[in-house]
Amino acid sequence: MQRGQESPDAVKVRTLPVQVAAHLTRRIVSGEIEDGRAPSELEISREFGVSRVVARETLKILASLDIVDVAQGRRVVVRPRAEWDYLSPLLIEWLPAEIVGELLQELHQMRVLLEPELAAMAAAGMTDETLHRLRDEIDRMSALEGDPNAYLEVDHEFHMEICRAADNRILDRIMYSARWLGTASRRITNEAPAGLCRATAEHTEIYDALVARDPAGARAAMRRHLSNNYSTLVAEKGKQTKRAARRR
Amino acid sequence: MQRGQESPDAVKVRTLPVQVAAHLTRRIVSGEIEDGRAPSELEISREFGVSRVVARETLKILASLDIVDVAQGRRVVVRPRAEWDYLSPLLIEWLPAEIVGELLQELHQMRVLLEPELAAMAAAGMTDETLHRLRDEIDRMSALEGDPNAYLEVDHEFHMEICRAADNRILDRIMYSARWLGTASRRITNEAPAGLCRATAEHTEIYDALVARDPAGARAAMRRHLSNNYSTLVAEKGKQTKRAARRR
DNA sequence: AGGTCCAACTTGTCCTATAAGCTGATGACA
DNA sequence: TGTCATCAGCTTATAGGACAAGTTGGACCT
Repeated sequence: MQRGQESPDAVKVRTLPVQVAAHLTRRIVSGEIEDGRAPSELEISREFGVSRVVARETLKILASLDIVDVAQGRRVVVRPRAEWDYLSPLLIEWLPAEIVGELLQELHQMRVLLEPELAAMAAAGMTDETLHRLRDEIDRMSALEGDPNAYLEVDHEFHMEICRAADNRILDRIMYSARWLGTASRRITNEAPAGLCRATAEHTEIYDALVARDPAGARAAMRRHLSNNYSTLVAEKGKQTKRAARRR
Repeated sequence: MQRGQESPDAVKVRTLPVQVAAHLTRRIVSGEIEDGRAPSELEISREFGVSRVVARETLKILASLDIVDVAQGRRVVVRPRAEWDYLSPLLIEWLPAEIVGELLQELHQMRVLLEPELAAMAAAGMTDETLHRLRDEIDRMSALEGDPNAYLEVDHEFHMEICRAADNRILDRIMYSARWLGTASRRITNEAPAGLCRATAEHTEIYDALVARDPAGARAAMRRHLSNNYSTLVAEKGKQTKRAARRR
């Protein structure tokens, strides 16, 4: 990925404020912290044994995710969950698998609304350079069908390439936010998603429509791809749930 | 607005780090700071006469907007503009009117893709409570046609109410990000947008479709509304540009 | 020429102190 | 008794200095 600041599998050594923010968020989600009343800088500092600077940056992080409201003089308050920034990979990482599953569905709904149109827009103004990169990504994907993690990286790259070709910074940013999809779906299914082979075929269909500068075709191909993609995820999730039930 | 942490017209006394971040961003946009090389904590601290804590938080803000990359030991680097977080009201506020104008168009494109569907989804599961609130907002808008600023506040509230009724946290968050639209369009047209009266009529059409639980009708009404809305904005912008040209 | 290692620079964290803003309780006054 | 001004005690905002830890590029050695 050209864009990602996050390295593929690197042991993410997160800074202290991020770790503390994760702890606090999980505590808020679990209901351990009553709504509307979050710990102050000093309390965080004492409880986690960190300096006030770190406690401060922790609150800044939570505030930037719209999890809490911070203002001078007032005490920190937890904001309603509906207003949290669910587009942030950071927050997603901290949420329990159950909620992430729901969000994954909502994300899919969003993609269905946007991506087919993005593909159509991209088809209209497609350049040879972009086509070349897309071709390259498809080749890489078909070589990576044995390595789901790497595959999904390139998959996202492919979709972002199309998005960028649609030439709309706002939509580009929105789709970029969907970059947690890969990680999250892996967290759900907890193993290799099936159907990578079919995915490659579908990507090729999209590519062909883009080569032909055919907006309607690109839109349709993308719609099919997303639909299949999601069915696979749901099926995987179902299988895993059943397995979990059997173990009990 | 239930959601807004930003007070309507309050003289926003921004914190020092935000002010400095605004300065730096403007400097980066203007090209004064060469790409890939941003000032360090100490340099910011010295140049703006602020403490290192403030300089540090400044960089944290810029990093959270994906304007720069920060990591221990490495110097701060400016990221490609295409990757900045254009969904953030903070960033929008710092950008020159010219770029904001472009973004406004891209935002409209996004709304056209999402809001009609949101309206349809909302129509399917519409509750009486939501209808009541929507009715109330329409009444307030028609009373506020003389006060564009206040009108636009309620306008956004109305659209968010529908979005919330569609029951999708991801889409809700995306539309919430569009809250800078009002302010930004005012920055562009620099005066009362015309056609508030027609907007009220269109809102009522949407409302009627929602009352009837008619997804297709809601979708169509929303589409009309957005289209008219944007034409008005473009017309206003054109008028203003012409005026500016005459002054020269 | 190539590789090793270190010095300089950068961000991460800690400590302490003061300024500025909010809240609730106390108490004066009507 | 009710109302309002005031203030003490809490909170965050900013400052300055110190050390730890990570990165980079150049000096130095082989």
